[in-house]
Amino acid sequence: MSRRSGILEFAVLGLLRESPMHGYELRKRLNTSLGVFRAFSYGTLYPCLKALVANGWLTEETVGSPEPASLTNRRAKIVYRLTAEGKSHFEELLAHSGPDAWEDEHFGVRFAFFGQTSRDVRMRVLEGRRSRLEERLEKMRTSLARSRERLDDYTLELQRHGMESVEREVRWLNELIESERAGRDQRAVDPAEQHQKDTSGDAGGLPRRRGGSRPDPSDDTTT
Amino acid sequence: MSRRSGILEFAVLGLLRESPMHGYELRKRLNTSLGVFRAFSYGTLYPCLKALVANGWLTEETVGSPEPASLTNRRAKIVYRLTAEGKSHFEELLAHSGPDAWEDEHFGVRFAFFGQTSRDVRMRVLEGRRSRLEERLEKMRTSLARSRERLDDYTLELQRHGMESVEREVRWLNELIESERAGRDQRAVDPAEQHQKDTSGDAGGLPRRRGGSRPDPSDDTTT
DNA sequence: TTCGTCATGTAATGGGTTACATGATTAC
DNA sequence: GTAATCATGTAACCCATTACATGACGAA
Repeated sequence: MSRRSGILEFAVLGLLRESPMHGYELRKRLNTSLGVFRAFSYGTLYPCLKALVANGWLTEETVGSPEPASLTNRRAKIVYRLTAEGKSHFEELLAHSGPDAWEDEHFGVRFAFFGQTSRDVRMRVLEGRRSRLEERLEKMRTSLARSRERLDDYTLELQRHGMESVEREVRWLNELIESERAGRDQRAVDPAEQHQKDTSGDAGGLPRRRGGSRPDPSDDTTT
Repeated sequence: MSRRSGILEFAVLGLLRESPMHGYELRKRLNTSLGVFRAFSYGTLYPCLKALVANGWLTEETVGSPEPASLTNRRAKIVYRLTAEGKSHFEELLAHSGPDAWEDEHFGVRFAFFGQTSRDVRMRVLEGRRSRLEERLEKMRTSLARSRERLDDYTLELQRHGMESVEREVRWLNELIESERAGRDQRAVDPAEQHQKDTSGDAGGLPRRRGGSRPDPSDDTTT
């Protein structure tokens, strides 16, 4: 019961699949790595974690307080770990490519886990998103044509900018789809097995354009 | 009591300032003219209208059923009209340029009513939005630099695209701010007085670039 | 000693959607 | 006659935020 919106659940399972974590850290990852799109508060995250545990998808393991030999113990951390059922549940979710997968709220998170998604699902999601945007564009165009005369310059400009944004995303999707087609390897990577960065196997078809930004040696791998 | 989120309220008042309307039509305008950003359902709109009437900002006038000479009467329409208090309330809202005015949810609607906003407020809102986006960009850059190594290509690509979108909006704002600066006329237009389209007075400073799209003579002023 | 960050949680509240109920009118 | 669109409304629910409560640790 209480299907906590899917998107948080999905992201949590996905992040925990990479490695066990406690809530606080999880939230930071949610709002940086995946972020940009959505920021969840503790009031949302913690109850969700409890629910996932209740579903048998996570186990919680208290770390810190039980040991009396504690010098470096802050308040007891609760480390969440994905169970086998949790993992297979996440894989089911990953495999779904239904219409909701390419809606605004879901698409971002789905994309963020494309590294663990099979290529055909990736393709369906990308193409679904694209046609979704294209029909939206169509609507915008007709409604604009119909009301152009009675709209003032600012409203028009807003509309124009909005359309341009959508067009831009379509172009982005086109590029992605094309480079997916170019790639041959449809394997989905299990991040738990992928201990060090796999530079050899090209699992997808990303153009890898990575711009400037010097490699910055400041290492804060804060636990 | 029950400040129904501001944004809907604001948009409703703003649209009704242009001309009286009934709920159904109002909603369509909300989701096309202003749309792109947000779509409200009847379950939100109708209760909001009732609340605005209760506040004395609107009057409701039933049209259709009372007349027995009804040939063209659908179900009784309820036409909402802005009261004097409603109008001055809306003008107060228009004049506010606090921090929330340039947050994601609000900015779009605020911009949509820039035609009725004084130039100094327009400037503050645009500049506020720009610096908001710039600080967001800053965060994204640092968090990206910090985690670049452990992120896979798709996550990286998502991040890159996200940043590019924000950068693009900043450039857009730059253009807008510049053309606002170039404009001299800071008058805010009262749409009720502006019966036919004012092509002479340049109330703002928009680059008026309007692209192609043939003038399409299909007139469906459905009312 | 006070501030910032780490760390976990809950209750109240808010803002909105979905699904439903109702019914007239128009276009095919 | 039946589907689509016009037109208004409500109750149940959902998702998430806010504000609060609690408390330890490190650094200034």
